[in-house]
Amino acid sequence: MLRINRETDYGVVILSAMAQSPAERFNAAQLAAAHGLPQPMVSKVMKQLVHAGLLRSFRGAKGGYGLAREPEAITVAEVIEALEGPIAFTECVKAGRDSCEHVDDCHASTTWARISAVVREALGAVNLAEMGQPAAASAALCSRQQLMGH
Amino acid sequence: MLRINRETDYGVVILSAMAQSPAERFNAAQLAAAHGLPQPMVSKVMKQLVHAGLLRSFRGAKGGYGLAREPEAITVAEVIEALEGPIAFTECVKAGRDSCEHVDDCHASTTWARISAVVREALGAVNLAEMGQPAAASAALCSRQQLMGH
DNA sequence: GCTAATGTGTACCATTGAGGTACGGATTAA
DNA sequence: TTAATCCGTACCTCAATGGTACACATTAGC
Repeated sequence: MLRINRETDYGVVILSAMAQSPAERFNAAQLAAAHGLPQPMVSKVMKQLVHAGLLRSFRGAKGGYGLAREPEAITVAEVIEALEGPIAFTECVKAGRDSCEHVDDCHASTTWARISAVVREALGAVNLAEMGQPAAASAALCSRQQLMGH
Repeated sequence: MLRINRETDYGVVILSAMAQSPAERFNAAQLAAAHGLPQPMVSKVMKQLVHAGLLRSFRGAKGGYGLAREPEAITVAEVIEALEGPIAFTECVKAGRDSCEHVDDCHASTTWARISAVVREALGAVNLAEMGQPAAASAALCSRQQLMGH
């Protein structure tokens, strides 16, 4: 079904919510309650996002998480890549030529790479600020230029 | 990692190969051998593709499979949908509004639907004939118009 | 008709990964 | 010092993926 996994879904929802008040600091329990998610799950996701440099964490009492950049500067593609690795439709696109014995006579792998790039680009066109505003997201998806080719 | 599953991968490879000789009739064993795939797996995939109307099957001795349409008229999106269901990044996009208790205060679902549609469109722009020819596929991906919006 | 070659359907199994939980330790504000 | 919070690791459970097996239906060719 070509689905993102649940962690990624949670991550996007949480980050979009945080993007509404970019300056505020949020803790895991608070976010979990606000979105009806299991608290440990939220912590797990947040940790990965910190690791990827999308969030900053503040430890200790009155600690929490804050966006590492402006919401406009964080794209959906980055969130997905932070939570589930590179955007690649097939194993061989991700792992490179050596991963599959059939690369040489496989006519599909190159095209999969192109397709993956196009999708990556579409996901890179939508940022967190737009995520919560369908109209803005549509505009971003429409106006993006076709950078593919060569 | 946003990957298609293995069955889908096999399906695309097999169909692309068949698209090279659109008139020919192929049997499962022959295709399995040609691409180094397990024969039962190939049968499984073929069956689904017949069911989806992308292949025609001929039973009995000298039977086999043939493309149900011109290779140019079968898109990668159709193959994916035949083998793994609708192209939808999140559960709620696939199952509709009622599937998730948070739809009303979830700002992300609408945007996910738009993104899914864009990806669906990109996958729909590449057909089987192009799949084996990266240059043609790139051209198709580039030249497609942005139909989104409204 | 008989037989061999083929697709069809169903059922089954093993392994992996997703999703979720638990807990102890490190860090810091007050 | 204490309580709040993040961090790391390890663990568990269940469903889906990937793959297999086999009996049955269909048909070409003899």
